[in-house]
Amino acid sequence: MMAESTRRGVPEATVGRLPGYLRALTELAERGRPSVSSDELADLMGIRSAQVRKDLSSLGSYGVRGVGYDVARLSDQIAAELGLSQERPVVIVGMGNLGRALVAYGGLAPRGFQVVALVDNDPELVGTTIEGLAVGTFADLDPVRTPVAVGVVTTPASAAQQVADTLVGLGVRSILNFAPVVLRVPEGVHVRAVDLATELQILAFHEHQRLLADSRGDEAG
Amino acid sequence: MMAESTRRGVPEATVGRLPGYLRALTELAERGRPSVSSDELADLMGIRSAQVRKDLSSLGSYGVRGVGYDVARLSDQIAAELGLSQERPVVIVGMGNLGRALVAYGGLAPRGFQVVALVDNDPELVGTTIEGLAVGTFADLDPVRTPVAVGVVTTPASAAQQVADTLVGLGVRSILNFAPVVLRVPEGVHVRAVDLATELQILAFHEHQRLLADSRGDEAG
DNA sequence: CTCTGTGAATGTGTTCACAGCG
DNA sequence: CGCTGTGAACACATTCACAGAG
Repeated sequence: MMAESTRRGVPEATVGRLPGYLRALTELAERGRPSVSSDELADLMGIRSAQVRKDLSSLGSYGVRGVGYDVARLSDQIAAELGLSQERPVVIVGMGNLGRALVAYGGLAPRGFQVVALVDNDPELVGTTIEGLAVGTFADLDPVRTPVAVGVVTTPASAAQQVADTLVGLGVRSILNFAPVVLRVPEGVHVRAVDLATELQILAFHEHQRLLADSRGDEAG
Repeated sequence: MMAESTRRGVPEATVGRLPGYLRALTELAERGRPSVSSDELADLMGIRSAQVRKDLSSLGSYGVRGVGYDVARLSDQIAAELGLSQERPVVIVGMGNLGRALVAYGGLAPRGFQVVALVDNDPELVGTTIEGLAVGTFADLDPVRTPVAVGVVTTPASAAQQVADTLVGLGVRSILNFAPVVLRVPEGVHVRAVDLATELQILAFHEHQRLLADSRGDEAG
């Protein structure tokens, strides 16, 4: 039956899939599905069922043998693991096109993230309003009055490190970085990087390999 | 000295870092640095030097012992490996905020990607111009006249699968998906997914863990 | 008889540590 | 010497395959 013992240490690879499970489970719940098998979840996620079972068992979750997982229960369990019970205040720094797109993106609020501040250093932008939120400077951000859990960096690369330093100074320990630079942060601060050009280049690599393989096949065949 | 033999099979994890190396090397080249050591590259990338050496040796690249890697040579080598010698035509589907932000993003052209078409199904948008490019429908896309290497999906989740199917039908074999769904594509088509909410949830997980650790530390201490 | 949970096997990635080139 | 290149050790992740719960 397994006790409270196994409970610590969800593998990082599993953590990376938890949001995906949550998404799938939310959809299933909306369709009124009471339970789901590892096979079906695997199919929805594009992975194998053994992976699903390993992942979920690492949460200490209980499925029911012969039946599957209770959709609502598993949803709650994953949400709890991700710490989504509390609202997480987000500040977005850099109100260019991307920053504005993220503010307008509707997917945050329903997942427990609330954009509480917009920051830019362009005097033309400061004081304007985007999607009902005023754009300010860092000086307007009082860490006590406006606690921030996550900082999103959408500035040009040249400004990103300084912005990260400021965020860290404000007590932010999670940063999502869209600028194409490696941010240096103190131990204990988490950074995740998202970079369009990187992603495209990885895709380009695989295209290129296919081309090489094809042309070699032509010659051989 | 090693011949043309080792040349095949760059590990996927290494591929994921190649764009980063390229970025670092480009900066070094701009500063006029002729060569660089694995230690310094590692520092720029936020990884360990052994990793750098393993990665670069898997390309069959030659460093010079006692000196380091020739910046220009290594740059060329990585660019070649990524297949960046040829321009890759990109189509962006979904001209919402994110789609527009990507069109306006300046980081593509200098890295060998050219946005050749913008697609949306909103009649209000079709015919308008964004950053000098006309917005059309899929019907306007002739795969012969406008070959497309990479499709970028920035539509709502509900439309993404259908868009992916259409892209695949047009011969696209690389898709960058910003919609929060798992795309089903035939064997041989590569999909990379970027999802803001997923990234934030992963950050939230680590925040949550720290909190648990802290409170457990408090009780214990 | 179905589907979970999990040890064991395999595969992949990272790090160590050092031989050996320049 | 200083630095690369790489086997060997280790760590992590995935997959297999099956015992056993319901």
